Amino acid sequence: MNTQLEAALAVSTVIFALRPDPEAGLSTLWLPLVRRTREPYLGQWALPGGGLPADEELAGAAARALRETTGLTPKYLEQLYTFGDPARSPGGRVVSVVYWALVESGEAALAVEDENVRWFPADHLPPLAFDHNRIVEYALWRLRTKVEYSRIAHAFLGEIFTLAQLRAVHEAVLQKALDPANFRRTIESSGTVVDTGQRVAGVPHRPPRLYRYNDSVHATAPGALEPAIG
Amino acid sequence: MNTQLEAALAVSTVIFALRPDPEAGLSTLWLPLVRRTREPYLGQWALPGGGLPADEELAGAAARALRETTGLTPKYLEQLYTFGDPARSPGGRVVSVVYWALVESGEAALAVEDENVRWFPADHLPPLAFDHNRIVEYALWRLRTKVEYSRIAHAFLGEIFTLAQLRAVHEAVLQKALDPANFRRTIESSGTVVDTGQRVAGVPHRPPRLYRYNDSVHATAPGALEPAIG
DNA sequence: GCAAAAGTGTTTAAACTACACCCATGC
DNA sequence: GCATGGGTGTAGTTTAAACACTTTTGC
Repeated sequence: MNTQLEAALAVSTVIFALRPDPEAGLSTLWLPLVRRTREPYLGQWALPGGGLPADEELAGAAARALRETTGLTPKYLEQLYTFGDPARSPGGRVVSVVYWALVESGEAALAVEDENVRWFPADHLPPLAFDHNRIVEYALWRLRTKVEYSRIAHAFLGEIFTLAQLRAVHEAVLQKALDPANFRRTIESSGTVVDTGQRVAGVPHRPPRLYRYNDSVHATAPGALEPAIG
Repeated sequence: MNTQLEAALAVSTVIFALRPDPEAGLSTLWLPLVRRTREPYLGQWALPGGGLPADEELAGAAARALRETTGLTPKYLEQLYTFGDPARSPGGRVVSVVYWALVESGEAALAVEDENVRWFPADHLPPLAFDHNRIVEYALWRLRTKVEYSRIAHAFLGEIFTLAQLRAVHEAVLQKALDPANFRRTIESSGTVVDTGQRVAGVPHRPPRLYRYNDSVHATAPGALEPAIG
């Protein structure tokens, strides 16, 4: 074994899902963490991830980390940032390419959870290994910023959804109430959703329309650089 | 020497400066490229960069690449994206953490230029090594997007400047004319500049005020994550 | 005075916000 | 009928764009 001059390369993923919060009445953001099984930070919670296999895409490694820890498939996946401070890992330098992902809420309820994988409320995390608290904070900022001008909120929902459900996603992410009337107009004029013609039946009030995501609207970075999924 | 299973790690920098274009009357965006001195892509132009020294910060390596190729110091430096497609480098996998930088226009005129370092107009590049054309395209998109909502245009100017100079920067980057009256109001109300009380003398018209950059206004990502400089 | 750019004022349209009010269903 | 959330209408406010007009300098 030769001395390691170069930094090791790792890929990690910040995975967000909406879950009903036992404290608050509404849904809030949760994320799965894995327990470290070796030093440094043995026993502490950390972001899912690992080394980069020789022939795997960065985004592929991020999606795999997600699948292997939670059993879920991301509906949205985008590169967040690359962290490379020489002192961020006590055991030797590690450069981490970090992705962030959104998974569907319904599916997230089925996620694997055991001794070494647990979900935590994103805004109340324990002290994590490495600089992972800071990474999650940055991912949260990106998510909240992007929800306001992008259409990523759909990633938390299924194929079809009501505008009330979409609004609930925005409200949970942004942690503030939104005017239903204005929200409807904003979304409808953005052209990001399409009326399916279907309605929800059996509700004790006027049956809401069901909408579908409109994938023909894009307007992001050139060359389809971002996102990897979504 | 053992077989290389892991990907090699590199840091590259897209460096922007404004230079008067001989074709057009106005200034346009230029960037320095270096000639490859070995395979693959021997002799072709590429982004400045190199491997990551064991104890150097990512942003530090990016700034060093800039200094070593151009002799300049960046006034703005921010991480762009990490490119890691397994097939992007013919000679073996390379994961590149790419930064983008802005240098002051006045200083950029003094930049080193020789057989192996040359400046090119950012919108008319020759075919570059690796996926560097795509990287520059993405960097240009980020620059143009960010100029509209951020205050990075100052990085192209000196300590003090007139609003006409600042407007010229915006116009050169965005490639469109801006209304002087509305530009003034937008900038003044944003609080990003401060009147120095000084004026430019000797001009054959009403002497313009000189402004200074206001560093007390920030409002970006949490934890001072971005930018590294600026 | 004239040319030229600095700087101010005004008008219009578009976008956002708040909130009143009607609609359609289950019970 | 009543409660509840779906959905529409509208007035007030803010923001942005277009452009006329005044100011201050050198020559």
